[in-house]
Amino acid sequence: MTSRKVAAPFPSRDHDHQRCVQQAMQAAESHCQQAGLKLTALRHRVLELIWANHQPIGAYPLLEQLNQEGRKAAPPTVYRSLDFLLEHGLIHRIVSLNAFVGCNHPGLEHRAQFFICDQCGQAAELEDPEIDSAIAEDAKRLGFRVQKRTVEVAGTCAHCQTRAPS
Amino acid sequence: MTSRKVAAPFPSRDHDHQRCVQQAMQAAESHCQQAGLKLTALRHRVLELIWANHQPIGAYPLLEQLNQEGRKAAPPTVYRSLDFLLEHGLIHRIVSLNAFVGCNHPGLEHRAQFFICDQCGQAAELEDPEIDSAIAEDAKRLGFRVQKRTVEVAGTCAHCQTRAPS
DNA sequence: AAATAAATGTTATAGTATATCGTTACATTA
DNA sequence: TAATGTAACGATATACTATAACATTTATTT
Repeated sequence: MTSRKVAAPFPSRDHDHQRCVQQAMQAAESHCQQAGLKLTALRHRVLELIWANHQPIGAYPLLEQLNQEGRKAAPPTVYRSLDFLLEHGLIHRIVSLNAFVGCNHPGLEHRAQFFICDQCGQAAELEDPEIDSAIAEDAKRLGFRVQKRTVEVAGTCAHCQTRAPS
Repeated sequence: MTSRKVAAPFPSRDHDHQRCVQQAMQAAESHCQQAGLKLTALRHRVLELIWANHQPIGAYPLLEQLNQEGRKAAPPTVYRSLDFLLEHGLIHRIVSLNAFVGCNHPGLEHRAQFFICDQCGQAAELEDPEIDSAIAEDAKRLGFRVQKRTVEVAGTCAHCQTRAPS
């Protein structure tokens, strides 16, 4: 029970958004540098837009934003960038939302769980080894070889509970 | 550690498929009877097709099968039936596959986890309280009110590991 | 510079899901 | 039995999500 659990909890309402994005971009840049990955202008911009949104965002809204900036992008353009970013752990895909969100620890193991608020759309990224080991035990019992874990919990975050009680 | 864990593990290759479906349909019928739900001919048939497929199946393949039977159904037809079946716990939706699968215990709590084989497409439904309580603890720590859990593990089932080693 | 590979542009289309409105079937009540 | 209401289903259109296929541009290597 000494292990890290909260990879990226719900951010406070008044945190410095800009700085958040800058830090994430710097982390991404240095990671790509070290790993010899080409974070092209397009990929860089897509990642930046995802971070700036600061909650899971779909491919088509991203596409809109790109096109508002003068680019004439089509779906494959953005999906290819998303694929690159996914492949190298710079973003996560939230399957229950068909949306994408920045990852805080590029390069590290990806066994994240997501807690997603229905009200505000914010997603908290956790890395709870308890969940992970429970899954691993079940897999062992089934003789199942695990390749990808998807754990997404929908509900209401603490902040939204105080604002919009059920 | 005395609690039930396996709700519906991977079925053996030689089990009686037909009987499986019949049992599921009987369970569904009696559940609807008792709950005062209208399992109409269409809904009954959709559920039966899902069970007969015996692995997660998408809405459009279902639609095809319905239409091959002489019906002239459009997407809303099948989606409405799916919504009904989901709402009353007769089926589950696997978000990572955009597909639907029969549920073995209609009416009971729905906190299932799925182990899905990439090779054969079979999905095992588990109910592991360890996973559940780990999620609950995280939620508590975050002050998060949980509404829906999605736990889907992709990989290779025991049977397929022996046939197609990596 | 030429050859090659990687990234992006472009067009088309596949796959998944819902909005909207019309119709039918059935139950209730008058 | 006629009027009314409601739930289910039919039908059309469209929105949303994602990929296939091929052309062009850009970057890298030789």
